[in-house]
Amino acid sequence: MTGRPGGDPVADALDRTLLSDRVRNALTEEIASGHLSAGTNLDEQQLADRFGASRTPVREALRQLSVSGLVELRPRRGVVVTRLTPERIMDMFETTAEVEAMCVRLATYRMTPLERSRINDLHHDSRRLVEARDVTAYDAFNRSFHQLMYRATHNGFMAEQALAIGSRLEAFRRMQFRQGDRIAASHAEHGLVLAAVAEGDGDVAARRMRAHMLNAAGALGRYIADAASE
Amino acid sequence: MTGRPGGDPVADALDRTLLSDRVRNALTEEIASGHLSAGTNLDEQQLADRFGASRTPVREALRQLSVSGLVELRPRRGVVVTRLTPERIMDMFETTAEVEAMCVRLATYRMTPLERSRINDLHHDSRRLVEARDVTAYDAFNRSFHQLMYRATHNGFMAEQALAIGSRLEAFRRMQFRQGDRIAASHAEHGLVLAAVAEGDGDVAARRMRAHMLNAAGALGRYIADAASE
DNA sequence: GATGATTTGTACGTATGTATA
DNA sequence: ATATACATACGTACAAATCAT
Repeated sequence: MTGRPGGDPVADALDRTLLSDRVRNALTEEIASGHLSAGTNLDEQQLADRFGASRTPVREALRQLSVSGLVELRPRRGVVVTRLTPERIMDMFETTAEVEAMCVRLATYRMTPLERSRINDLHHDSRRLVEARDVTAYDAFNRSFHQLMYRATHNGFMAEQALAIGSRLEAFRRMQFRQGDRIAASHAEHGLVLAAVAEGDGDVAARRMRAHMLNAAGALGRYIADAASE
Repeated sequence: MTGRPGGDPVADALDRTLLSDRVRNALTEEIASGHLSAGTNLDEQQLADRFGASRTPVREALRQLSVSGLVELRPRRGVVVTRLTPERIMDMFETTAEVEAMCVRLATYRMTPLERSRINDLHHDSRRLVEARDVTAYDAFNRSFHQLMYRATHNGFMAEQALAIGSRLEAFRRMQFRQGDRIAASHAEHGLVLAAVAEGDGDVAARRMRAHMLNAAGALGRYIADAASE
């Protein structure tokens, strides 16, 4: 996800120069948001028509998406949105949890005072979203929170990898907040992580972040189970 | 890198199915091996001629390589093999070190007895490569060692991510073994990691693996410095 | 199981934007 | 600074394979 908020200069620049990038960004967004569900067949000509382009840039975009694993290329048999098994989703959550923990640990040691205060401010501001039970707004805040942590590692490569891995769970992350009082729990867990960060204890911060992510996975699992039983 | 040796059934199968895959695999190999050095301009027509294909599959391959970061796309200005700054290389090493540590930690808890004995056997067999100072063979062993650890996490997604990230340093990893007595040191460090694994202490194993990787980065740094001063 | 329709894979042509003289 | 040369980006055409009937 290239920082969503409209008017992103990077995305705009890409949009203006390469049609295939525009198609790729659009498809990434639609897959991550769940608007394009797993298993959906992606017809090249159809997509080309939809984007007012020819098949060439569409093909290039699909090839790129296959590298990050969002779609699956079946030679001469078409492209489908990657269908995830429950095991695979859990594997992805676990990996994300470990990656987040690793980032927070480094961030704890390297964060500048300004970065620390920015994240703390963001966290405290988010309290009103919790009280308002605004799922959409809280989800947006949550993404910012995690992305600020990535950057605070002061390791550009790591931040990129974390973002790339995390983005593949985006569609699922959002869902968790519909479960029970998960928003409030999430906010509290963020607070625990930040407390460890404030004390400069990277290992504790990492453990708490890992637990936070696994709690999110658990909430998602319950939400899916609930939805299925109705 | 899909097993090089000629007459590879996998590569042959790919050959028959997708030209762009063949081009991509070949270029990946050449970039990772350093045969195609950083900053090299990749001319589409030239590559097409070389592979006996048209520009279309070559373009698709280049687009894919850009996603994994091996090449850089400069819209309408061509494609170049990614030129890495020293800071970026260090960022990549640090990330790899953290990822390896994370894998070993999980692997310690989840590895089956069979997997454990396989890795131990491999480690002990590698002693003769150390004594023979066979850089090429030791490098191959080293890759197997790390890949077995990825698999032992019993998390397919994590293993894939670790492999993808690690592969981007392949060209540099190899170089380190030319520095001083790095092979012997590497072997000893592997032994320390395995000792912690044997005791079931994932956190210690992770710390030792992280140190092992950072030592490798240090050796590489010294090797580059030595080479530059001559 | 064979045939036709559909869709993918590859080739090629053209226009536009970038670099160079 | 302008023009020329050139490589890329995209579109279109055709071949081959898959799938539906």
